[in-house]
Amino acid sequence: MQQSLFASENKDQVAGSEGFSRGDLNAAQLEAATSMGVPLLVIAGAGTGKTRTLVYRMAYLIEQGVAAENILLLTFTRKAAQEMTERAAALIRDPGQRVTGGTFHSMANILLRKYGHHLGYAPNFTILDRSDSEGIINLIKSSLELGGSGKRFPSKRVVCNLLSRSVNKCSSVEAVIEDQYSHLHEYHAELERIFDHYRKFKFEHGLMDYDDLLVNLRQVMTEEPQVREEITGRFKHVLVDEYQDTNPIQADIVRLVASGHNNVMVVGDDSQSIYSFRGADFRNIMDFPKVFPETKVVRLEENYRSTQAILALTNAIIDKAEEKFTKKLFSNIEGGPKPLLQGSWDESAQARWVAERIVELQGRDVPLTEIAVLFRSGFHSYKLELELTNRHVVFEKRGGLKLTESAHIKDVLAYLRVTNNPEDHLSWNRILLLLEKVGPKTARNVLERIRSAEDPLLAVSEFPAGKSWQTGLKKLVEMLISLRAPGLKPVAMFDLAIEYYREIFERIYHDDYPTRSRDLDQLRQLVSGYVDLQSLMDDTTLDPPEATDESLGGRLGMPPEQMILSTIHSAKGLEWDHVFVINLATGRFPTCQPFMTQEWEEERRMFYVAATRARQRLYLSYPREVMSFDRQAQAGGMSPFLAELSPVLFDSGDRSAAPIQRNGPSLPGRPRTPVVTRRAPDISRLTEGATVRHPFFGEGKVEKMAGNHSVEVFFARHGRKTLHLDYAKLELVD
DNA sequence: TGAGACGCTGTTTTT
DNA sequence: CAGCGTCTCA
Repeated sequence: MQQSLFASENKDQVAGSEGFSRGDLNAAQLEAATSMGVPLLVIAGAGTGKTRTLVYRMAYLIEQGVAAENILLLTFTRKAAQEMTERAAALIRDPGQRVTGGTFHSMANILLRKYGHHLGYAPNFTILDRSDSEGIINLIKSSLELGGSGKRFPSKRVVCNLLSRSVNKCSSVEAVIEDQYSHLHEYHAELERIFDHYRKFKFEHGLMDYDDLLVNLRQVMTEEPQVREEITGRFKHVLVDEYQDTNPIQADIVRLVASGHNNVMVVGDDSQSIYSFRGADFRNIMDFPKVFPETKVVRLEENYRSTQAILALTNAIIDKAEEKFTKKLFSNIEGGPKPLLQGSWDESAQARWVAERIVELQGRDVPLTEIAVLFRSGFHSYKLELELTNRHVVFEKRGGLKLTESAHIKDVLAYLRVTNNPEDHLSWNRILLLLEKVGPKTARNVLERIRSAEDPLLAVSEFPAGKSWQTGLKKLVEMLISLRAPGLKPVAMFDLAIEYYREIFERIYHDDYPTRSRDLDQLRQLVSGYVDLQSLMDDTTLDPPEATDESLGGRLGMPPEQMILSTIHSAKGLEWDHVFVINLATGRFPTCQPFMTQEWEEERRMFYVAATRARQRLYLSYPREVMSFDRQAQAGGMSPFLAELSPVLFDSGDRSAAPIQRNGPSLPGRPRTPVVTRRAPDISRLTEGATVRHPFFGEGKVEKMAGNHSVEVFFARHGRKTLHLDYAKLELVD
C-alpha cells in the first residue's frame, strides 16, 4: 500500500497544473478513482478526500479517452460542480476539456427546455421558487373559498410543505397526512382539491416548481425511450456527490441516466445526511447496490482534514447516534489543541466573544478566508453581523434570506417574467396588484380575461378598466410593450422596468425605500452580466444570490478577503482552519420543535457536519439565555449535544462552562433569570392512554410506548409525534 | 372593492 | 416580528 506525502497534506495541490499521478491518492481513493466497468458506491467519511477522489476520477476518465462532455457530474450546489470541474480540467492541463456539471435541478432545467415538449411544456416555462409556489396555493385557496368558514385551515406554508413532501418521498398525500400531519386529517379532501388545482394551474401557465423539474425529467425519461437514449448516449459516465442527501426521485434519475451503460459512481456519507426535509433518507445510500447489483463498495476512512483532537470530539458526537454508522475515522495529524468550549451570558456576549477571537486570529496572521462561523438557522448570526461590522471585519453570509426573496425584487423580476413567458399568471397577478386601486378581485377579473387570449398583453391593454385605474394600466402596458423591442439586452429591459416601477416603489415602501433601493442597484449589477433573458430568469430561482453585497463581488470574479458566516446546510462540503459553531443552546440547536426521535437524530448529524468542517481549531459557543422573538428571555443553556459529551474532549474558556454544570453558577452583578430545569418524566407512570403536557405541542395522549427512548403521543393541534424521552420535556397530567 | 387598522399565531434547513 | 385573517370606512 503506497502512502504518498501529497495525500497527507490538507491543502489541495491538485488545483495547480502539476498534472496527476497515482501517488497523490491512497489505496482506497485510487481504487475509487480508477475502477472501470462496475457501478461504484464510495462511502466517504468527513475529510477523507472525497472531492479529490471525484476530481481524479474525472481526470482519469478523460485520460482513458472519455470525452469530457460525455461525463456528467451531479453535485449539491452549482458552485461545488464548478469548482470540481475546474480542478479536473487543471489536472489534465486542458481547460478546454470541461465536464458537464451542476445540480440535479439545473440539469433537469436544461434537459426539459429541450425535451419538455413531450410532456406538453413550451421551452420558455418559468421556474417557481418557494414563495411563488405559496402564492399560487394562496390564489387557489381563495378561489376555492377554503380560507374562511371559521375553521383554521393550514397556512400556505404548511400546505406547500405537505405537498412537496409527498412528491419528494413518492408517497400519496394521504400517507403523508397520516404519517406527519395527522392533525390535518379532516382537511384531506380539501387538500387533495388544492393539489389538483395547483398541478393544473402550473401546467396550464407554463410553470414548474423545484419538484416538477425532477419529476418531469424522470417522467420524460421513463415515457420516451428515444429521449432516454439520447441522454444516456450523451452522458456515458455519471458521478454523483453527496448521495446521502438525494431523494427517491433523484435516485431514479441517476438510475435512468446510467441505464444501459451502468457507468455510475456515487459518493456519500450516511452520517452526514441532513436533508430529510427534502425527502432524503440516509438509508437510501444503502439501497444503491440493490439498484445496481454489481456495485463495488469502497470506503474512505482516513481523515486528512482535522487534527486528532478535533476528530476525537467528532467521533464522540456521532457515537451518540442511535443508529450506528459504518465507519470510524482516524487521522495522521497528531495532537492539536482541543476544541474550545465557551459559555456566554446571552447572545450579545457570545457575539462579542466570537468577534474578539476573530480579531485576535487576524492579529496572528490567520487569513480571514480561513475562518468561518456556523449556525443552525439564518437568523442566529444577526448579533454577530453587527459586532463584525463594528470592527470592520468583512464577511459573506451564506444561507438565510436570498436577495430574490424580498418583495421589491420580486416585483421588478415579475415584469421581466411576463415578457419571457406571457402565460405566467402568477407574475401578471403580482404586476396588476401593484397598480393603485386594483385589488385581488379586479386582478382576478383581468386574469380571467387573458386566460384564453392569444396575446395576454393585448388582452390586458384592451381590458375595460375602471376610471380610477385606467391611466395606471395604460402606463403599464406601454412599458411592457417597450420591453418587447427585439434585441433588447436584459439590463436594458431592467432599466425600463425600473423607470416605470420607481413611482410604485416609493409609494408602497415610503418608509424604507432607501435601503431597498440598494438591493435594486445590486440586482442591476447582476442582470448586467446576462445576455439572455431566459438564463437570467433561471438563475434567479435556481441559483439565487445571497442578500449580502459581498456575494456579488464573488460572482463577478474578484472574491475579496473575507470570512464566511454560514448556516450548516450551506457549509456542506467546505472546510476552514478555524471554525466557530455558535448558539449551541437548547432551543437554538437543536431547534425548539424537534423532540421527535428522527429529527433529533438529524440535528445531531448536523452538529457532526458542522464540527467536521474544522482543520486546526474548533470553537463551540453557547449563550446561557436566549431571547425568543417576542423579547422574552428563555432558558437557553448548553445544548444537550454538548452536555452528553465527556468534558475531557474540550478546553474550557470559562470554568462555569464545563459540561458537568448544566446551568452554571450565577455570576455577580447580573440578575439571574430562573432557568427552567428539565424535569424528567416519571417513566414508570407513563403508560398508554396517559395524558401528558409538552411545552410546544400542548396536551396529548400517549398512544404507544416505542422502545426505551421513545413514545408516541397524539396532540390535538399537532398530530401524532414520536418523542425522544431523554430530551422531550414531557410532564404527566393527572 | 380597495386600503388601512387591528389582533392572533406560528416559528428551520435548500434547490 | 411578519404574515395571516377580519373589520371598518371611503
